[in-house]
Amino acid sequence: MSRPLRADAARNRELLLLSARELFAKRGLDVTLDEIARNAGVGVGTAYRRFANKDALIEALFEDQLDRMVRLATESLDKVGTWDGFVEAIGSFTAQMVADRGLRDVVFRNYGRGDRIAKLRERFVPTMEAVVRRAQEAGVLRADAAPTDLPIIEIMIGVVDVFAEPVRAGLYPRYLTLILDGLRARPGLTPLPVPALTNDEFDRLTLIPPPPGL
Amino acid sequence: MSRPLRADAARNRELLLLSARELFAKRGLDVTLDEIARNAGVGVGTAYRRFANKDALIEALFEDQLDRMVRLATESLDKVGTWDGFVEAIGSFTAQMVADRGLRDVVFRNYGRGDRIAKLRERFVPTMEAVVRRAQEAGVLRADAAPTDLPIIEIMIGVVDVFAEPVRAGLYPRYLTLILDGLRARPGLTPLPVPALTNDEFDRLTLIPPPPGL
DNA sequence: TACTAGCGGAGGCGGCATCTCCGGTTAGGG
DNA sequence: CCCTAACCGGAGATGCCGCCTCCGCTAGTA
Repeated sequence: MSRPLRADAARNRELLLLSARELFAKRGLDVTLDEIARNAGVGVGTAYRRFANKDALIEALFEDQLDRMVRLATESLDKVGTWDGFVEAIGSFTAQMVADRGLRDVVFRNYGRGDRIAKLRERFVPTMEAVVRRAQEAGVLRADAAPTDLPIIEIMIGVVDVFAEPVRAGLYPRYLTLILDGLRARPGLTPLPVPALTNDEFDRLTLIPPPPGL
Repeated sequence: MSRPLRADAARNRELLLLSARELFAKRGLDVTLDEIARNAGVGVGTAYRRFANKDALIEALFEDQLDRMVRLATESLDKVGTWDGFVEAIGSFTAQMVADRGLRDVVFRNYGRGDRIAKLRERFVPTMEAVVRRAQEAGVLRADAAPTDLPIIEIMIGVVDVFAEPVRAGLYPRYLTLILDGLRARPGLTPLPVPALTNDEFDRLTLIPPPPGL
């Protein structure tokens, strides 16, 4: 469609993407384009010449990242029939989410006019449902757990990680373990008192403006 | 020290406190003084004449609220020897926290130059420790749970509540139940993989500037 | 009535993120 | 090697937002 970029321009574009990936991962989507540019060693002007705005950069950056997550989730499907397998699947998924704050922002905070998120959800939903169904059929996951519990758990864990990080990186597995212990099928569990969010409710949550301070 | 306020001034002061309590509870500490004033039906000027700045208002407002929380926690001490008692204690404490977003902000986000928070923590810490110790001695709480797990759990639950609120108020008990099921002493638990925060670490967390997006 | 505490709210101030603009530089085709 | 279009840097325009002040007017109170 358009002529190829001059060599230096192409290089700068890569530098910007690299820098953005790094900063988004570390600090979430609200880092400044200015800062991304500075970190990349280029001027702000260059940043805005390559990417119309921050959203364009985000889109370019997270398209494949999301792919990876969905694939990861899908591949884990065949191990969730045992408790250890389920734990491992949730664990490695969570590890990805925790490692990239930008990714969490893309998934859980309203981003883009909902289009991208909607498409993403379309692909995540069946996988979450399958994971929960299989683990329940195998009798390892408590029967009253629901698919939307999984993203909610990711949110809780993400917050713990962000909160604790300044004084102690890597605290989150403690709480993930705690929650997984509560998720395991066993006698004597307290029935979960209120129904989980429906897919539709969860969808709406990702679309509406996030209440300040997610 | 100073002359008593004129009648209308005193009334406005009350209106402001009332308004602030309402808005802080509903939306957290970052509501504007301007908004509080408007909601109270007074001018901004009046607000700033009564309270030197937002912090002064917050201090005036939360001093007793914090007292109530500490008292609530202390009173619950004698029921935590049974599982149902423990659940009830945590449940009612959590209900208070969830009902007031401002309270959570005061407790968990760096507020005031640390002075007030430090004093607060001083009073909370022994109670948390006693709750955990007693419940563990009674054999109802898993042995590897720690006092600082309690505030972390409050944080997780708080986030779920804030996140879900726009489409479904009152979702949080589902996840509180889940976590409590993981907290209960029973055979076959997975040992918690990393140590809990120490009191000191937790203290530091409440003092340092919160990473954007707690 | 008179005196002053108190009132409302427009707007000044400072900070912050997004994005633009333009004078200077450089890649790379001829 | 040279020339020009493509590209660069980054100062600063723009817009927004929250905190707080100031001042002309109102109304308690002695």
